[in-house]
Amino acid sequence: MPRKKPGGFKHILIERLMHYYHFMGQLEKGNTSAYFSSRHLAAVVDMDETQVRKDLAAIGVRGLPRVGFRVEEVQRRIREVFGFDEKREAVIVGAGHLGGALAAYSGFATYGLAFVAVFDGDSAKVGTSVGGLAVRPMNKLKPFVERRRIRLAALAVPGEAAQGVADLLALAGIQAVWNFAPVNIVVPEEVMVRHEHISVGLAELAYHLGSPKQQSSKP
Amino acid sequence: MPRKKPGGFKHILIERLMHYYHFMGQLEKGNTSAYFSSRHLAAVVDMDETQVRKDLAAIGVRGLPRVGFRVEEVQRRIREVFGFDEKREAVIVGAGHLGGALAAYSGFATYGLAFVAVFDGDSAKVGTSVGGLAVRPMNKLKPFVERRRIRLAALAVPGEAAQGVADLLALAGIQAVWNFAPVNIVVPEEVMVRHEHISVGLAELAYHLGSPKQQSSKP
DNA sequence: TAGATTGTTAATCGATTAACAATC
DNA sequence: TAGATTGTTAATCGATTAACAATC
Repeated sequence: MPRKKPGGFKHILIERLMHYYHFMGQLEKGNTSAYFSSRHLAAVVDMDETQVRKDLAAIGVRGLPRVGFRVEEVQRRIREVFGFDEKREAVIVGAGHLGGALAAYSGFATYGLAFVAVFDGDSAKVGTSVGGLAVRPMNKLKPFVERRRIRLAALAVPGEAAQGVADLLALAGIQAVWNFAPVNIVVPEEVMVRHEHISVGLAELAYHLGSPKQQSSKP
Repeated sequence: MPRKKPGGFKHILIERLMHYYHFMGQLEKGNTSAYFSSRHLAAVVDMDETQVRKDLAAIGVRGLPRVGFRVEEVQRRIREVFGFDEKREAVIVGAGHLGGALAAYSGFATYGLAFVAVFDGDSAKVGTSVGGLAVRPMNKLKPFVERRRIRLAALAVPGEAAQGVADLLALAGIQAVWNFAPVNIVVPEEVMVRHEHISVGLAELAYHLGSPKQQSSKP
């Protein structure tokens, strides 16, 4: 997974920025003109304060000595970096439970994402509605994506079907695939894939819980 | 998020092991007596071959000079480390779209996980069925968890409700919370939380896609 | 056997943390 | 002003990669 990026932000920085972003929402409830010190935020997110300053410097946010960083400015800059205030349309492939959950979840709007269509290969599902979106047949995918200039697709089909659909998505001109299928997919070089490996989270929990029999946790 | 672990496996190692595990499934289809070299696997997962050897050594797998590592042995050992062959029961709180998707997904069985109950605070949902599981009222959570000695709970409620439910889970004696709600929750020291931050994946994709207007990607 | 591949030590690289002068 | 907090350089730490003797 750790592929060398020549420039741009590192995966880990993006993750940390999002971490700050989420905690800052809770930080100074409502009071957007509030300031916070790197030490304060670092304590909240359990990290080093220098790290916080470095990360904020990386996205071009300047703090004020003796005062700190302005909540509003940091939030705005993070939203800007990730384009959360822009409107990005995307499609879902797979009208099953997960596809439905994605379609129904209203929280994506906060991040500038709007799912505008659901596609499914099962003709029995075509015409039904999931999360307020009509399910369309797969042969409408390419024309739809081209017409609306859609660049992002969420892949929410069973593992067996994932690679085939990924091929179709690439063919349709999709530039980024958000892969929720529990398998690795291969795509052309120019297409980026983000694989949400749910089993990694499970492995983490399972490991730290230890055996179901024993009640104690790992050293 | 990066909290110091005194001992045990690092988060990053767990992630890499799961990565190997997934690719090994595709590696030598069916032929479990097959061997692979660290170089071979490293090429497939786009990593350094020494890294692969180190990681496998870390979980106590030995390779054979000139031959490599046995697919079957590595897979078995990884399953052992994470307890995938044991039976672990868990509950879901939240009978919405996501809770339903989790309940319906049959793939967890491969990892030794079985969701055995769904709870929801909405009395209108109680008594209905999601993913083949009856939805139960929240006041049954504690007795159920205690009786079945359940240690893991998936939290699939709206953000506003997450902290309240997390408190109930801690009270019920849950030891690990798999948090799918889009907010950070605070829990007692002894409870571990794995937060599946979906917005991190979205941020990553959004960043690399760049602005919706421009067609080119970041440097 | 000869040679490919391991296990492991040593070297490198990058990321984290400490320190501190600049500054408001 | 005095002092808290920044920005940034230097030091440390850990993780990745290279090298190579051991080995089957």
